[in-house]
Amino acid sequence: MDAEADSAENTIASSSHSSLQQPPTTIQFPVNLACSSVVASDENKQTMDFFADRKDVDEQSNFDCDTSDHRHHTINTGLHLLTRSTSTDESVPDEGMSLDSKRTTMDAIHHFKQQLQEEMRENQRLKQELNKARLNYEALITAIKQKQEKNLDEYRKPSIDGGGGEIPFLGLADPVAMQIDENSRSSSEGRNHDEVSRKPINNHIYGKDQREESPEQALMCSNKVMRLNDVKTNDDGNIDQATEATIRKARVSVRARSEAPMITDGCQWRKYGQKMAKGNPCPRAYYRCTMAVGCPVRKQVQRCAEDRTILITTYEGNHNHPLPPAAMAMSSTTSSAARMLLSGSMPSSDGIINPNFLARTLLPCSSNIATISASAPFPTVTLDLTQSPPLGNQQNFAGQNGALLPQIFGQGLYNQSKFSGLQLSQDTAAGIISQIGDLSSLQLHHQEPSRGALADTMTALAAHPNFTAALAVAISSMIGGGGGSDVDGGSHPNTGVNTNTTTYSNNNGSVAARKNKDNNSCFRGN
DNA sequence: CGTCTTTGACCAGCGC
DNA sequence: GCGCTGGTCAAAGACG
Repeated sequence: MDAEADSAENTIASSSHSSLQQPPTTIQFPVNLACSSVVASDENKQTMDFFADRKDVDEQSNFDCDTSDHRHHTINTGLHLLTRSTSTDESVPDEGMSLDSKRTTMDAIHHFKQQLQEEMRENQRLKQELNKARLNYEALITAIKQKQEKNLDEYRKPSIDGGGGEIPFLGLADPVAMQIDENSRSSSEGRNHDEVSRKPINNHIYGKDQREESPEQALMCSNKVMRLNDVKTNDDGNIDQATEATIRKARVSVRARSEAPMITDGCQWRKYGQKMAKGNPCPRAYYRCTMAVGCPVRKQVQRCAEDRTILITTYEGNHNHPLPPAAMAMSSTTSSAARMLLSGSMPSSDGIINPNFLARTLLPCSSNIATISASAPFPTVTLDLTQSPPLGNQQNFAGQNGALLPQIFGQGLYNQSKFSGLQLSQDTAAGIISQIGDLSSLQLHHQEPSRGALADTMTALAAHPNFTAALAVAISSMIGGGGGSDVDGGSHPNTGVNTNTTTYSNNNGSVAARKNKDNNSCFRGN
């Protein structure tokens, strides 16, 4: 839009400039007036009269104010008529021309004049629309930025002096997140991490396990979730360990339709466990990030019980190391989603999340993209990307386009957020697209290489008649089908270079008998 | 030999 | 207190 606006502005400016700078002997074609903000028919008439009086019209030297082909055509046509008119003007009688011919010529001039006036009006209208759109766009950007700043400020209030109240950037390797992780490493290492987070959080905030809840139930339970007082601070003014652990435990779940065993997200993962989950014949695999020693980021990969073509990947934690550009994509998704979750978890004025807000935020749509569950063991944002068709030629998530969509998702979600529930659909496409327009300035300072491609993707998305379909198309590029993974259940250890790791040894869904007393122990698929 | 996956065992939370 | 479940550990084995 900016480009168009600039172009239009330049055209206008150049026209005006041209109009002012032309010497009196140079014909100022009426289209200049069309470009100006004032349309005065009298002026046109005078101009036309002036043309008619001129005898030395030079077509090539008079129309450098507009580069539009259409206008050139109109201009040249008019000029042709004008040129003829100058030679047939009654003040300079053309002895060879009949009265009918002159009348015809005058009619043509009149017709041309009307055409020009029409075009002037149309140009005026377009300019006004352009200005209006521009104002709306600028207002939207301002509102979005203010909201973001407000959310961040509110969240940081309890720990202004200590800086411990940062929102979690799931997988986002920015200095703040890294610092948080360094500070909390001692409590996040190994089991301590879980002990710190589980005990107080589960009892305090969440009443029920999401696994046993329908979305409706989750909605109904949302009034019992988080209170302002739950964001506790310690004596130093910092958010206490439990709360911080909760924040760090915020999860982002990505549902994507893929035949590939795992989303290629640019990070290196090491599998450390696999278990059968209740109600799902497919095992759940546990991975932890191995890109840096002590990186607390973990993810779970599991196929959907109802539809095994759907792959559910759940991310948890913050990277404590820089990420490659490819990994930044998913990291930004999760971080933005987590931000949405936490900015949304900012309490209302009464300190309690209003459950009705969920209903208010639910949009009348059929194709959900993102939902938030506050009743899960940990706050969870689910990005449902299953609207896309089964992925055929899957590109690596690290690919150019793949690095873009998460930004779009994340920021779009974040900007729309206000706790507990959120659904986006093509109905909200316009709003998202508007926000997309702001992404390049808001977030891509972390990802300079992607800026150009992002613009292209934005444009493509914005132009798409069905936003969900557009998302699906784009998402299809971020689901990895890269090497290193194993779909058929074979064992192919990772080389350590590729980010994929073998996931399921029991990918066909068959369940082996448990071998020991621990009914929940691991499974060997074959 | 180093790295990775596999998988039995263990632990904690939760409901009854 | 007991059983169920989710999550993690760590020994053993596979692989390059």
